[in-house]
Amino acid sequence: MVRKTKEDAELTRKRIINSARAVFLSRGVSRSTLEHIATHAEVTRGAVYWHFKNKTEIYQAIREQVFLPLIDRMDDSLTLASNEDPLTQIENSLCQTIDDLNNNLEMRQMYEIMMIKCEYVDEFASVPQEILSNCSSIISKIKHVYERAESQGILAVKLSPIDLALDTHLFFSGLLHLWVKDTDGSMFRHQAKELIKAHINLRRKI
Amino acid sequence: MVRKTKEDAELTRKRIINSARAVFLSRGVSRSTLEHIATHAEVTRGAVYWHFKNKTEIYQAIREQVFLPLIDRMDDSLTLASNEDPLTQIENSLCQTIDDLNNNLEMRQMYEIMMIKCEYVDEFASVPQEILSNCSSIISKIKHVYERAESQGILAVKLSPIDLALDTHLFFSGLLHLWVKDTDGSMFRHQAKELIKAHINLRRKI
DNA sequence: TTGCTTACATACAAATTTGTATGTATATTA
DNA sequence: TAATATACATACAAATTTGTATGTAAGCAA
Repeated sequence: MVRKTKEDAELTRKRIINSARAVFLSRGVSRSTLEHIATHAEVTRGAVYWHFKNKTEIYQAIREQVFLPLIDRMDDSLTLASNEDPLTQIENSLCQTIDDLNNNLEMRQMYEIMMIKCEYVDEFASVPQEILSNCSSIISKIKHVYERAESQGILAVKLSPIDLALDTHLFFSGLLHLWVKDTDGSMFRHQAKELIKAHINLRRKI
Repeated sequence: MVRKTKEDAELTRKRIINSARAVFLSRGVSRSTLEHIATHAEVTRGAVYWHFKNKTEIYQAIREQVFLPLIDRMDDSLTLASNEDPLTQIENSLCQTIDDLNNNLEMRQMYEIMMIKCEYVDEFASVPQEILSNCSSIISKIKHVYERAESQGILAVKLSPIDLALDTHLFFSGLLHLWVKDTDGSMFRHQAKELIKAHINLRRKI
């Protein structure tokens, strides 16, 4: 009973991707076998090899499915005009990411895999550099928003927009890392948005 | 030519540990074989198995060798009385860690392994929880220093000490993660201390 | 409806990796 | 100085994992 229709094939491809995310999450990328993934997806390794060249290609597929849209959204929320004041715009953009993490299982799993279930060597060695380069663009976008805040005179502090942007991005990077590790939510997840608000209020006049 | 003296044996044990750190760093923990480690240390797997039960035990040995002293030192620099003002004390404590990373190869390697060369599953699944618990104690120590700063009236901002401490810790966590990834130093390593100073100056009156 | 291609399943061979068992020469100790 | 324990090296067996090769039934185009 083989040879499914094209729609069926696309379904099994998605089942394989979803299974891979679950398997990566529970066993780590390195210890995950194509056999594990296939079993979880209720297919054989043959099916996996038909859709993907190897484990690396599956990982890339997962990453693109979740990560690229996220970066776009973060870009938009910082770049697009808004009727909020600039500081609130930064706050909302960060809070939006936290909301996404809470609401989107796939995104949550992918973040956990990327942060504590993957070793960045060999074919993954370039990922940290890519992350750094994403940082650059995000920091520069935050900087622009801080520049608008400065020109509107709503900043209570004397740091330059670039220093404020760097500080905010480092804060948020740390928050995301600890958010992911805080799986039971008792330390950071339950107060993530309050931490963001406090961080922004720190620089708001009055 | 076997059966070395006790001192010789201790030397080979240390050679194995140092080799393991180098191998973990270049191949990731999961893909590192006891054969890789043994070859790098110029011994056989027999020697490795004599000194350690398995790869996990080697990892633990590396971790304790580097990580525990660091936590102690960070604790001390925040707890012990100082003739600096509280904000400078926090600044110095964070800068000291950056100095340590720059000067201590073993510490630098271990941080890189822990952050981007290790998958926290199975026998390592409890490590993120341990990290979180370390966070708690560090945050509470930073909070105490901020309380002293507040009572001395040198704070320019209206956040509570606990919120300031959380913000500082998240900032520093993010900085460490990006410091590690920034291997060529162009983005964060070269200005890490300036970022710390900016972060502290943000809360300093005048 | 024939023929070709798709979407897999099954089978096989090779390479890795692990743990353990065993050998052995030399420190160390009594 | 004899006995014993140490600090390894070597050898072996078993289990995993990978890629590929081959089989096959059903969809699809002509």
